[in-house]
Amino acid sequence: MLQARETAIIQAVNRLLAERGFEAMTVDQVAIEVGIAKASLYKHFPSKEDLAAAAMVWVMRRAQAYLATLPSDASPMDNLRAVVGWTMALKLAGEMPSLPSQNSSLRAALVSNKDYMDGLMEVSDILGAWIEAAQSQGALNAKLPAIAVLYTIFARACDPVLEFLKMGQQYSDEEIVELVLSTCFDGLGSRANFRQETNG
Amino acid sequence: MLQARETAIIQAVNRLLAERGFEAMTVDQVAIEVGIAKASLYKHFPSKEDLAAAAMVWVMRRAQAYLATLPSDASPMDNLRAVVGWTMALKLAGEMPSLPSQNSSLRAALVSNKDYMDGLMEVSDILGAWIEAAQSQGALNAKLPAIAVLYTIFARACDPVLEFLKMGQQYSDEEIVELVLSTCFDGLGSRANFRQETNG
DNA sequence: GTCTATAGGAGGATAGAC
DNA sequence: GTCTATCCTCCTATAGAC
Repeated sequence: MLQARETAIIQAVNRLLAERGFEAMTVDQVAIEVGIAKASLYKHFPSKEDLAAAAMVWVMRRAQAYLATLPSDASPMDNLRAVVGWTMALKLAGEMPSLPSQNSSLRAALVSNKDYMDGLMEVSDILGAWIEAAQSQGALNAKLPAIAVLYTIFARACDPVLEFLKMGQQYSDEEIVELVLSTCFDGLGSRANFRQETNG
Repeated sequence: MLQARETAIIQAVNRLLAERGFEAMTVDQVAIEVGIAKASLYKHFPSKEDLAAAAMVWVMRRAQAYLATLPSDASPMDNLRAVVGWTMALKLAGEMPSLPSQNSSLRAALVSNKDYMDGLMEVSDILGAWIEAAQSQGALNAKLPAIAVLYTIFARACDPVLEFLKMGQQYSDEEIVELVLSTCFDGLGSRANFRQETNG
């Protein structure tokens, strides 16, 4: 029961973080959304920062769980595309908290949160391994530093392009994911002037 | 004199918007940074939203001015690259205000701000024309909707990848711009399997 | 652990003198 | 148009009963 309630709280926080960001989210809104008194929230989480951090940890755990479902015998490149697509779908569904701004009190709370940092490290390690494998296979541009690729992949999870295209109501969520995946991995530039060399 | 003071105010706002975002920026901080009393600020701008909107209009005007300096006989693709590089440099210099979140009061203020919307429309028209020209020339992927390309270009101006790479202190600002420009236009994927066809 | 009620403080905005 | 001083609302957090 306690577990279920905390899950409900975290999901409400998650939604509000995605919609309004940490600074604009108020604890009152969370309490109303969950349907309990604000004081009760503080029995579960000692501060607004901890509340938000718990939501970020929750998302991180979901990401770890998703990574675990990806076939280890698939090509690293396919797995990377799958992960990026998954995070985009999460963002389009309004379940991806937006990044805290540079000087936010939430950032300080996150870097001193062991669960969050551990999750971040594990996800980074897995993605980093895939990136280097994909680069050595020639599927990813080997001239890009792996760290830049990693950051780019993380950044796509909060790309405002998704939100803009969704607002236009011209494309379905699936089409939006496809479009942004394409610009992410293939770039805006044309490959019309390039001809694929067959590998056989 | 009044003009100079308002410019100073706007630049302070700009910096704080870039560093902390609209919600976390306080009018007190602006006043301290400019070196005047808070009440004096309100003689120049009627509200925090107007203050921020003025800063956004300022950036938009700088963008328009920059666009005007680009040679009209250059290739559309070169101009697009130049614009994206310019916005990235602005962001790295801490002079690019971060996007207001979906439900921010700043968004409402912006959409009802004629100066801002006019500037946005003009910039969009110029970029849109270049995009379509570059697509018909085969320099930009013609399969991407022009609107998606436009949004992507706007979004690169607030890409957190820039900030992440800067924090790592491993690359110079110029190198960071080059890296992200490359991922933006060429994608993360390798073009090693592609061979450029000569056009002659 | 849930509630009502409230403390405490930050921050947007204004009053009014100069 | 600049200042000091103040208002007032909103928000985080807590007190204390049940």
